[in-house]
Amino acid sequence: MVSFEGFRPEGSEPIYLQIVGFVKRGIVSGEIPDGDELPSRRMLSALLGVNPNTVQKACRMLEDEGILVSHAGAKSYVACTPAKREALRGELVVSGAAAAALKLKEMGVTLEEAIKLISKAWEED
Amino acid sequence: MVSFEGFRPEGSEPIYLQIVGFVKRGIVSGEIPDGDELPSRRMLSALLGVNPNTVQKACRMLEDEGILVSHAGAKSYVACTPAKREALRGELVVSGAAAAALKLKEMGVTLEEAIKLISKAWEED
DNA sequence: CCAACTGTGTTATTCGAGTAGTACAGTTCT
DNA sequence: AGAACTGTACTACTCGAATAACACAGTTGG
Repeated sequence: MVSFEGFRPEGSEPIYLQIVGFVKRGIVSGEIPDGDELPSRRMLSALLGVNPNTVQKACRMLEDEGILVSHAGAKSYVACTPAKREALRGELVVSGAAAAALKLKEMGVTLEEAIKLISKAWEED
Repeated sequence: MVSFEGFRPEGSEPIYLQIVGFVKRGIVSGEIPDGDELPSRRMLSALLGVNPNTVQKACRMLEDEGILVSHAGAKSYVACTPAKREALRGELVVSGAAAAALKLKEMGVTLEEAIKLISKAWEED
C-alpha cells in the first residue's frame, strides 16, 4: 500500500499536481514499487484532508500517463515498468536539477557556492 | 531602467508572484542596482503581454516589502539597502538550494549524483 | 498653463482550482 | 444474494488569479 505519510499540500501549486509529483518521486526513489496498491479515493482524500475530486483528478492524470491502473469497482494499482521508471527518473531529476541551477545562477551564485549550499542543505534534512 | 528581457510568464505560479521573484533575483544578482528606475505600469504590462492590474499587484507587493518606492504621478524606483539585499539573498538562495536538495534527495539521488547534475546544468545554460 | 505622462482605485467579467454533495455501476467477500 | 466496498460521473458553489475598461489625482516637461 502506497504511504502518503510524508505528504502535505502546500504552496500555490495545485494540490492534484502535488499529488502526481509525490507519486512520481516515490516511484523514482523506489519507495513505491511496481504493482503497489493505492488507497481508495475516499480513503486518500480523508488522509490528506482534501476533496475526493481533487484526488480523483490526480489519479486520472497518473492513469493517463500509464503510471496507474484503475478498473471501475476494483482497487487501483501502480503499474510502472523499469523502462518507464527510468524515463520518469530522467524527466524529474534532470528538470529538477536544471531548474534549481538556473535560478541560483541567475542570482549570481557561483558553482562552488551552489555545491556548498546544496551539500549543507543535504545534511540538515 | 530595469530590464525585463529574460522574463516570460510560465507555469502554474501566479504571474504577479513570478514578477516579484524576477525582480528579487535581479536585485540579489546585482543586475538591478539600488535606485534603478522601473518601467511604468502600462509600459511594463505591454512589454510582458499581461494586464496592467497584474503588474500593479506585483508592484504593490514589492512596495509593501520595502523594495520599491512609488509616489502617485511620479516614476517608481528600486530602493534596496545593502542590508536588505543581503537579507533577500539569504532568503532566496538558501531556500532555493534547500528546496532543490529536498526534491532530489526525496527521489533517491545521492549527494554526489546531485552535484554532478547541478554542475552539468550549470554548463548547459 | 497644459498636454502627456505617472501611479492608484474601482467595478465587472472570465477562468480554473478546489470544495461539497450526490448518484450510479462494477468488484469483492461473506 | 447482499452488504460493503471500489472507481466514475455529474452539478453547483466558492475563491483567487487574471483580464478589461475605466476614472481620478499627482508629476513633469515643453
